[in-house]
Amino acid sequence: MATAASNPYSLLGSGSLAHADGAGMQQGSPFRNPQKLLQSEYLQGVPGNGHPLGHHWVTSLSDSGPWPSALAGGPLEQPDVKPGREDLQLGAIIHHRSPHVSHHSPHANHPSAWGASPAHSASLAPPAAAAAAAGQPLNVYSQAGFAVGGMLEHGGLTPPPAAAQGLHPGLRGEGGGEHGELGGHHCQDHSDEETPTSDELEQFAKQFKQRRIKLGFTQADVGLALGTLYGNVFSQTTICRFEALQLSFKNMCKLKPLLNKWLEEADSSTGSPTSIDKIAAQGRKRKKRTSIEVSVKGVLETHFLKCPKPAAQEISSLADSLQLEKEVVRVWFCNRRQKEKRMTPPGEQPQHDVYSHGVKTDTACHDL
DNA sequence: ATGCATGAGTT
DNA sequence: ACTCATGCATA
Repeated sequence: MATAASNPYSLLGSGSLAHADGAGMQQGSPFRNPQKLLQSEYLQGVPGNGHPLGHHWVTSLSDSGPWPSALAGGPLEQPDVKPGREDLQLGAIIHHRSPHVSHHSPHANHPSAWGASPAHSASLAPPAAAAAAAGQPLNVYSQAGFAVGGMLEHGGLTPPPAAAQGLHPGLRGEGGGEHGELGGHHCQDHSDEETPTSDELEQFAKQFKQRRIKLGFTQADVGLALGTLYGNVFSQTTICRFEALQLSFKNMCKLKPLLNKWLEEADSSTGSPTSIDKIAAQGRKRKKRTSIEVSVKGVLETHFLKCPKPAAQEISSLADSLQLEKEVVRVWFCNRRQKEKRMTPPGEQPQHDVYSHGVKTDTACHDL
C-alpha cells in the first residue's frame, strides 16, 4: 500500500540517538564473526556455481587506482545547521609516506577480492570546494577552517576523550595494554599506512572493535570523535560497517588510518570520562524510508537474479507492476548491486561466478 | 545491524 | 544513469 512517503516533514524522530555515557549500545550484538571463513568461502566459491553475477570486490581498483572520490562524502544533504556536527570533511591531512610500494597480497591464495592491491597513491581528494557551490545558504563551511595542519578547531564541539591532550604521533596502535586475543597473528608493525591486505584489514577491524568496546565507546562515539579530531565525521553506520568489513576494500583502506589514530588517542587517555555531547539534529528533507513488502522484495530479487542491471524502461514497468515509484525500484537495484560487492555477506555466500564478459556488454535483459 | 536514500564523481 | 561512499531511520 501506500508506503509512507507522504510525510516529508518528519521533524524530530529520535532526539538523542547515539550517545555515549556508559556506552554499550550495539556492542552486545551477537555477531557471528565469519571473518575467518570469508576468505575460504571466497576461495571455493570462485569456480562456477550457476550465478550469473560477478562480485569481484576489486571492481575498480584493479590497477589504476587514483582514488576518485575518497573524502567526497557529501553530507550536504541537509542545509540545516547541525549544532552537533559540522561537516568539515576536507581536513584530512593524512599524507601517506608510502613510497609506492607495489606490495600486493602476500598470499596468492585468495585472489578473490581483498587480496588485490588497490592504489597506493594517497592522493587525497582536494577540498570539497564543489560542495560549497552546491548551494548552501548557511554558513556551514564558513568557519570550518579545518586547520588540521597544526591544531584542531574544536570550538563548539566537545573535545573527545583525548583530543585535548595532544597528539602522539609516535604512538602505536598496538600498545594498548593487552592484545593478543586474536589468537592468530596480529599486525606485525605496519605503523598505519601502506596498502593493507585483506587479511590485515580483517585483523585490524576485529582488534579495533574489541578495543573500542573495552574502552567503552560506541560506534557512534568513534564516528564523532573522528570528526572532532581529524575533521572527518562518520556515522555509527559507517563504523559498524567497517568493523563488519562491509565496506569496499578501498573504503576500508581509507578509514583504517583514521580509526587507527583514534585508537591511539583513546587508549592513551587512561580513563577520560568524557561525555561527548551530541545533539542529533534531524532535518526533514530526507525522504521517508520506503518499506518494501517482503512479497515485493521477492519479486525484485527474482528480477535481480535474472538481470542485475535492468534498463530504465524495465525499471519503469517493474515499478508499475509493483506499484512502486520508479526511483524506489532503481535505488533498490543500486543498493542490491552494492550489497553484492561487499566482502562478506553474512549468512549467504556470494558465490556468483564472474560473468565471462570481457567486454562491457552486459546481459541484455529482455524481459519486457 | 541494515534497509532505503542522497549526492559527488564517472562513464 | 551508474558507481561509490555514507548516513538517517528503523528493525
